[in-house]
Amino acid sequence: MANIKDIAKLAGVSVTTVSRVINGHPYVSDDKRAAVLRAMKATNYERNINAVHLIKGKTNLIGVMVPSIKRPYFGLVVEGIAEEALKGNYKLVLIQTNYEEERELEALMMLKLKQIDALIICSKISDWDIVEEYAAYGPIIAFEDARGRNVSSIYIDHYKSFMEALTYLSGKGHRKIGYCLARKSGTSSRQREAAYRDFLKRSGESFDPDCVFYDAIHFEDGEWIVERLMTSLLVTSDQVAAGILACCNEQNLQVPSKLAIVSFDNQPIAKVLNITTFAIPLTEIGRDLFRKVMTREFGQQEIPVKLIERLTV
Amino acid sequence: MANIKDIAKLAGVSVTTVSRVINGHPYVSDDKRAAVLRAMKATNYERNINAVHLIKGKTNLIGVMVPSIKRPYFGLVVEGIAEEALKGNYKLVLIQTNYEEERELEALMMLKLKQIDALIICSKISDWDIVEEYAAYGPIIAFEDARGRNVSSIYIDHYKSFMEALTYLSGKGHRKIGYCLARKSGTSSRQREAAYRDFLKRSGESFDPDCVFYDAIHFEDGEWIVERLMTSLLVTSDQVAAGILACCNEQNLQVPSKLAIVSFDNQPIAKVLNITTFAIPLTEIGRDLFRKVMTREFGQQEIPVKLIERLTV
DNA sequence: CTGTTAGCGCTTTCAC
DNA sequence: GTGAAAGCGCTAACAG
Repeated sequence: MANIKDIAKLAGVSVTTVSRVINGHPYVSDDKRAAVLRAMKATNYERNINAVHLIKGKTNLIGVMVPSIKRPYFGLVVEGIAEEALKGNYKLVLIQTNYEEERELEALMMLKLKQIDALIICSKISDWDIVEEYAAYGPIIAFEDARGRNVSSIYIDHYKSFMEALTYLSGKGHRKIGYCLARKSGTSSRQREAAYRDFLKRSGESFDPDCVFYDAIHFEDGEWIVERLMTSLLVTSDQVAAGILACCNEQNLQVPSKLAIVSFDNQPIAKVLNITTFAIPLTEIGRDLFRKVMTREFGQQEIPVKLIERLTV
Repeated sequence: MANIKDIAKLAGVSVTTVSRVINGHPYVSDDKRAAVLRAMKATNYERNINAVHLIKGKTNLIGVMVPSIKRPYFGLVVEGIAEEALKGNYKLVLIQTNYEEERELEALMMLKLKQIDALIICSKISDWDIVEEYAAYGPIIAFEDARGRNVSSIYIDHYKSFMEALTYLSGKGHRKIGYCLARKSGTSSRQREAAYRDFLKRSGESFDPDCVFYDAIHFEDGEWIVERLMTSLLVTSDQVAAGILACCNEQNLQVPSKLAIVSFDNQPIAKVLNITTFAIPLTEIGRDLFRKVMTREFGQQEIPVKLIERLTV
């Protein structure tokens, strides 16, 4: 494969001149430019991008840390990131972590090694201390509440949203409210649990561990959740809510009279199934994440969540 | 940021020696190795991966061309690719094409520029001629029928599968069979249409354009499909089938007596909703794609599709 | 306008 | 065991 020197020789000019025409610099005479272009065409020349990366110290690659790409939730976020990346001529490096710290560290490491120019954390398990440490090596942004931390973020105040949902449900006369979380640990789960406990305390009720459902992630998880009878359910994903609804249909369990459901995200499936849900503009957030991490400005930005009342409450 | 020269100086050795300890080569005395390690620790040294890429001519990055990552179908395939990539210490570069030729060309270009070591095409719109041209620059594999082409592939014979589904449906006594496709063009759509027309011809019926539904991709697309009354439906995605089913429930349209549904993929949602579907092991295919492209061996491999009989026929 | 030249940071012969 | 030195392919002062 021809390199810049070959082209220079073939065109009878210096490598500088070749470099200039490659990069569209001015001050190259038309005939030399033509000669270079001809030589490039003749040899099917393509410049070695890795050499460019080396000398420039950047790669036009943005890392995206994501637990599992098959979850529609993250699919929507990454979709937004990808849309925006396209415009800026950036490519995405997908790091699927499965919430393993070791994988997350790899993503952070890529930033340190300058293999990626910036890192977008869609969700993580590692401690903020670690993320902060790596933030020294390049821009990092997280889609997770990083208030009080030295890391930029676009976040949802899950305490506030959960409290709002709980209040809404109870205002509609529902008691024995159960809730589903995708996982036990993590910032958002902690915030939600706190909201739930505070809500209970306020209304003088005691906490019942049977009301909490962990690892509720996919549509199919609706199945085992319905088994445990609640009168209302707070679900952190429309996918799961849809699965629950499907099972209710099967079992002729009336919604919302026997079981009320509120969920989060407002994914398309929630619209079709008329699920009452809190809208979270995931794809738009993806776009924002990309734009914001590229500016390299530090900052925390809260995304408000908006109740969409439909037929499940 | 310290480089290899700094480490060499600090440790009082040559860069060669430093390089040796970095890469775990033998023939380095214990004390020198210790000195180097100490210097690396002291300076928080990390080698510049781009320099390595330049000299080695490879990047440990694998390109993944995908139309839209938010579609669960592709999410599942990419999940499999990511799992396997992890084991081989490869990272994925996601190129979301939205079926635009220009984007697809960019992905192909990355291979030519050696920014990625190999390319996995999950689905494409570009002509095979173009793909074949770029196959000269590095390993390419496609999850699309490439028989007769100079590109490796793992594929599903959509003609065969569609014919099987049609035969099954008609064997169950269904007439006026409609079918949904994700898009109008593309190898698989062409194969399916051909099967449908051949099937019609064989049973002496004529083709009715009203029986074809294009752009049926997401759950929510089920809505407008139900509007046009069929007695049975061949759906190329469980997501859409689920959406159709949801609308049938809403409208009290009995399935399968009033409308029979067969779909493809056997995604988890199909199991929960008891949808009769043809199983396609998407995640496993993802893993295979990765493994196969890494071997660099040319070959076409058909993935058989298996009918899972449930309650929608 | 054009070319010379000094790197970017690392790997790898090759000779000692 | 060790190190000098020659690149990998490209960019960007700098000098003309």
